Parts: sequence; C-alpha cells; structure tokens
Amino acid sequence: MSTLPFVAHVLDWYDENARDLPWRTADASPWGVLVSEIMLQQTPVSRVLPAWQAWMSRWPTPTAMAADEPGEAVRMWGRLGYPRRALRLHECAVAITTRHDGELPTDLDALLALPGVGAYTARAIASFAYGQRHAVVDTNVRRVLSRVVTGVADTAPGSAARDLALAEPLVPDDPAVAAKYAVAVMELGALVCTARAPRCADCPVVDDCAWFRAGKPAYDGPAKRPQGYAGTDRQVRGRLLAVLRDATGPVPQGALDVVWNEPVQRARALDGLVADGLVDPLPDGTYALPGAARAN
DNA sequence: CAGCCGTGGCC
DNA sequence: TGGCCAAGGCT
Repeated sequence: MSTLPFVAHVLDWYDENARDLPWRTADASPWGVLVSEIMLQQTPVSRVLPAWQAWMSRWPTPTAMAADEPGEAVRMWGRLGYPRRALRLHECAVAITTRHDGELPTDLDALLALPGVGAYTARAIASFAYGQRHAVVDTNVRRVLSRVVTGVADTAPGSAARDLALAEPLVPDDPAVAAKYAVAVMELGALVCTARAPRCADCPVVDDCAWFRAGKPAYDGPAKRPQGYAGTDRQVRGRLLAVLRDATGPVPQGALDVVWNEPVQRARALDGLVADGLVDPLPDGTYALPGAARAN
C-alpha cells in the first residue's frame, strides 16, 4: 500500500531533525534501549542523558546489574523521580539474567512480562531495538494523532486499546519503515507538536493536520485535575529516600524523623516505602536501602 | 479505572 | 508565582 502523506512527511522531517541521543546510535544495545525507556517514563530527556551514561557505564549488561544489590540501583537512580522504576529495572535485570540467559527477549509478550514494562515500553523496545512493526503510542504520539487525525487540541485520558486503534492504521507495512516512523512521530511531538506552544509554522505535517485546518480550537474536553505535590505522601517519601541515598549505610530512625515534622504522615510514608521494597527495616531498628545490609 | 507514585524546569 | 508538563505502569 502507498504511504500516507502524513507518514511520508514525518519520515522526511525526521531525517533532517532527529536529535542525537546516545540510546539511538547503531551500537546501542537492547539493554541500553530498555534502560532509556524506563528512565524516560515521566522524566525529561535532559535529565535522563547524564543518568543513562552513568548507568550504562556501571552496568553495561543486565547480568552485571543483576549481580548488584537492588539498593544500589535505587542509589544510582538519584533524583530522577519515581524510584520504584529503579527497583523494577533491577528486577528486569534479574529476570533477563535468570529467564532469558542474559539477553533481552525480542517477543512482545515476553517484553510485556518484564517488571515495569507496559504497553508503551514493550512496543518501544520491540520497535527501536529490534526493528519490529508495532504501533508505539506515548503521550507525544497521542497528542500528535489527536491533533492531526481527530482535530482536537489535547488528549482526554484514554485507554491503551483506543490509542492503538487510532495509531495502527497509520503504521507503514514494512517493519523497518514502521520502526523509523514510530520514533519519528514521537520526535515530532517532542520538538514541534508540543503540549504548550506547538510550532505549527515549522511543522512538516501542518497541511495534513485537522486541528490546524479547524483553526486550532482550544481544548474542550474533560479537565484533568492538577496533581499536586507539596504536602503529599510523595513529597515525604522523596525526602525519606533522599536521606538513605545520601547515607553510606543504615541510618537510625532519628535521621529520618527530622525530614518531616508530622509523625503520622511520616510513619505512613515510611511504611509505604518498606511495602514497596524501597527501604529495608533492619532488626536493630535502623533503615537501609534494599540489600545494603547484605552487601556490607 | 481512578488514584497514586518524584523531581525540576518553564512560562 | 505556581500550575503545568515530561518517552508510564501498577493496583
């Protein structure tokens, strides 16, 4: 079948405008792609870049990482945010080492079975690392397709199934072209068709865009409720974990108590960290990153 | 499925 | 200044 104009324009644009990102180079390993995808979940590229370099330098393979304690992954994660991702990445390394002989699986279902790898990330790895043909839908693609195809400024929170149904008809037949298209649409959303101030004057698909043709009507859908952060358990968890990250070993209860003055919320946050496996309560009443006691 | 899970930069 | 946003996933 012939390639749609939209797709062809996106592909041509990508040839000239793709960023030079280290996980996109020809010698980037599937493991490197996986690490980048996990880090990029809700964290901007600029902050991921140095973290990815350090991570790959320390743990060039899943097997190397699996040999270290999970707490080391949490510590190395630093301030990327959502530290459960670090834990899941370590679990991934262990699963890949024990179940897949240290090599990332290429099969979509096997990728989906890995901890922390969902509908987006599994398809991203299968596409970027293995050149398979998949509809790869992240927040960028969702926004681009919402505008270009549906003519709506922004995306109402939708289901993965609905996203894939919208995206699938546009995916080129040839796997190699499809893989390039997948990264190219994402790039367009990240650089041109942005959430706040889309650069329609520089957009390669402005003539294909239903939203632009309609005069760029403002978003009219259901309001997304603000997330909030100050005063939440998330903020307390962040402070507690920062203490453990910055310590060289187990810390006494008192070192944690000083970061938040409200004892009920503080205790709830700490319990949550323990329940998530991000913190180990030790028999002597101190606390440590998971596995740190064993490593000492 | 709605709510939860960190952090920092930008307008 | 502060709400919004950034390559989601899990329960």
